Amino acid sequence: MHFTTTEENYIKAIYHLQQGTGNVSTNDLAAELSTKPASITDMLKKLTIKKLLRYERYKGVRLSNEGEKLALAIVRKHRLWEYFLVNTLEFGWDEVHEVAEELEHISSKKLVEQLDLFLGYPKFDPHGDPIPDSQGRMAVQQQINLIDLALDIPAEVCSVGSQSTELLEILKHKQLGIGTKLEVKRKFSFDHSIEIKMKSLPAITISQQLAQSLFVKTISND
Amino acid sequence: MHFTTTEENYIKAIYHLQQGTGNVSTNDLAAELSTKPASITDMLKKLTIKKLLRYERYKGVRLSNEGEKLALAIVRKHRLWEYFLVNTLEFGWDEVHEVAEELEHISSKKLVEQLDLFLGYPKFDPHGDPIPDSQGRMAVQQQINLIDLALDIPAEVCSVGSQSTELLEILKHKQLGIGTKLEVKRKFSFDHSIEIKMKSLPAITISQQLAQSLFVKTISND
DNA sequence: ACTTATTTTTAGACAAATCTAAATTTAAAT
DNA sequence: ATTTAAATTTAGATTTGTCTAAAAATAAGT
Repeated sequence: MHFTTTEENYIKAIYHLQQGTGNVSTNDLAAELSTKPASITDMLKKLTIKKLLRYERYKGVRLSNEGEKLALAIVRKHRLWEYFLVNTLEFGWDEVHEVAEELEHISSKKLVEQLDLFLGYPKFDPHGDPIPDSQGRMAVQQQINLIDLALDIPAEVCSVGSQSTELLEILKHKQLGIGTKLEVKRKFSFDHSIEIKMKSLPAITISQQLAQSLFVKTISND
Repeated sequence: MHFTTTEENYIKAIYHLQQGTGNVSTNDLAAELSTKPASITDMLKKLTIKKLLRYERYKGVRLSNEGEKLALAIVRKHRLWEYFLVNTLEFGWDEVHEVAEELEHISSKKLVEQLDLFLGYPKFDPHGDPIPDSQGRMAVQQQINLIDLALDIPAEVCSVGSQSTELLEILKHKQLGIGTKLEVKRKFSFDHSIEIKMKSLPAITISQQLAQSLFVKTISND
């Protein structure tokens, strides 16, 4: 069966919003997709007929097994292309998202599998998110929020909470990015700001909000 | 300015049909794009407003400079992706066309330039067609039709006239393909069939029609 | 030159994906 | 429990790219 780019974007949005609990609401979907709730309702009906999701009026929606399979295939393509862009074509990790949004809709199965082979079956994309394999399985992330990192543990930034220009601006100014190695030196309970230390730079303080939008994994200190 | 995939396909079709002489007719375009003439007329009006072509009712159409620039950009992307698929992802030269038809519509400028750089600025795609550079310039092909190749001149198949299943079927059966090295041994004026010899295979005869759909370039015999 | 055939265009309709505005259902609040 | 507020759905309209059927323009044939 074949799906339009629009349909695939709906499926992907539902997948991201339903992570964890409960049903996804029409309003949340409208916000995520920058459309009006009325448009969401129309499309949900259509996708229900196509058996990609389970939807009851006024009660929200969840993906069916079919739908989840499709979502994972799209996420797989998105993250593989991001890996390709950064590691093969030397894009910066912060400039690949938009391009991958287009590439993820290329339909060829063989293309994806050959790309995966060429890249060496990577497990994580440049933002630290896990790449589903051809069966839809993916590695569990051992990332933790920077706000939760214990003192003096060497760690590496491997994921950022969003792609907003505002976040990217402050990260650039503070010289923080994917791959940055750091340790937390102090935590201030007054405002939950934390002091971090990066190699060969003076320690700096970052706000609770900023720390919460950074994810790190601990690294061996050698 | 941004164009839809459909608009780009119209521009590309006109580009291919207008090679050489005269204006492109509505009927020819309809055949090329597998749509009805009425649909062509509608779209031509739209693309005229967008200044991509010069169109007078009942008199056919030609691309404007703008339109030609766009066409070359699309052809460039198509052929670069074909090169990538064959040389990097190890596709066969006969299975890349469809995928490239999708990839050619990815819009990122940076993606194309980085891909070109990664591939080493190739001049010809896997079918032997020249790849336009970022300015739209391309190498002139020194390919000649197999029917015109002189006797006993070593040559290499570098292009095929179409992608039809029928052609691919007979090529496979005769063990002919892009890259095949051969010499013409005899020409029969009765039916214009020719006898060709490939290394380590007995000589075979091929029909005029088949010879006309193969293009070769001469090679030094070492 | 006049009739016939072909090509091209117009007119009106349709499906997909969206919107606005109004109606309906569910949830919240007193 | 009734009213008010919020979320969701319906109804009807719009845009894009397509279609069919009919009309108009051009080309061909005698």
